[in-house]
Amino acid sequence: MLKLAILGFLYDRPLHGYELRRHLAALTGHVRPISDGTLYPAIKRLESDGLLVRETEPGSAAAPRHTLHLTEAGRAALLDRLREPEPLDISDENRWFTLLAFLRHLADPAEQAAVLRRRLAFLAEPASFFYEGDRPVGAEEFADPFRRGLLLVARATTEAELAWLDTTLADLEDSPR
Amino acid sequence: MLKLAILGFLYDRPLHGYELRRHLAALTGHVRPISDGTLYPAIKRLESDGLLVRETEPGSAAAPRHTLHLTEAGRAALLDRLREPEPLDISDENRWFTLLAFLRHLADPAEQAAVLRRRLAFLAEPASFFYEGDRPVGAEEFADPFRRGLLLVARATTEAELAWLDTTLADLEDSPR
DNA sequence: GGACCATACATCGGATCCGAGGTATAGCGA
DNA sequence: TCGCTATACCTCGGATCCGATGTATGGTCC
Repeated sequence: MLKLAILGFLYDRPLHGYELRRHLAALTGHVRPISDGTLYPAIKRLESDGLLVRETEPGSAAAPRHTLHLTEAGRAALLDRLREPEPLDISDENRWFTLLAFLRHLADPAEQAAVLRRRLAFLAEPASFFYEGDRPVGAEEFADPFRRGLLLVARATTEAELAWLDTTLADLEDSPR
Repeated sequence: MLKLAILGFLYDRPLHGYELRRHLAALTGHVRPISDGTLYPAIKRLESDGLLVRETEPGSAAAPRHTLHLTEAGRAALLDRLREPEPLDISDENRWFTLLAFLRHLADPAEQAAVLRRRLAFLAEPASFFYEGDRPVGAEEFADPFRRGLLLVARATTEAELAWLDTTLADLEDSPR
């Protein structure tokens, strides 16, 4: 997830680590803050995989800043990841939101629509959190108010997203280009 | 998160590993499946921490089943975790949902309400995913339909949950005992 | 009788992540 | 001048997780 977010932000324009950190904090930090101990090793991994290069700026600031640029391989890696997301990128809401934040980088509306349809298929699957034997237990049956809330909130989320997916897919289908 | 879920399910009644696996699959497997390689080491950790004991059943099934029982320390550990959740348990939706699934085990309605209020405070904080400089960018401003959708879905979820929290907190406050 | 699947448990290597700590410089107010 | 905060980067140990793989037995279907 972190890898995806780093590639996504750098696709727009080069940033140095600290700026990247602030962008990441805005995107995912509210829910799940990322620490330096996560970010800097991740940058190093991407560098040694040849997806980005660091250029030392003898700039004004405190420590010498390393501006991070995506390489061609890095740009291609982002597009591949967006085009063919892993199953977890589709099912896990945190990852899916990260993917959505950068999906516009995929230039072809048909490819964008294909990704949205995978999410649609996932959300359309019947899923329950609790079972008695093999029978799914619906929200209304619970005496437990917390489990009932869990199901109600999950249902509201799913419905809001399905509605959005419907209209957006329709838009993408008559989009030109 | 896994630890919490294991303790939560075993609090109700003893289970053996395979049953536990199915319960976990129903609760979180849709979004994030757990593999054997995650579950069995987690059980071992809990065992060596003294939170559960394994009793070998010479039962009918294929391999000898190990029925897992919570110890007193295990029961106390679950209640502590529910009473004072870590920040990530509050902010990360996956973890929060897991916590909600077992919050009823906390016997005192006032303690349950205190946990819900922490979530309420978290959701009430103004948060945006994207900034231009220091100014948060609202959903309506985006030309990018995917980022707009991200914000719309997040907002719908938050509103549904806030509504549920309001009514549930009100119920808990006039609850007897 | 043989193929296949579900049950049931376990281990290992590799990847990733987090928290805590460390090293600097620059700028501002008391 | 002292301390604080922001900027900027880095490392290490420990925890956790995942995927692949292994080892059994019992039941079902053809």
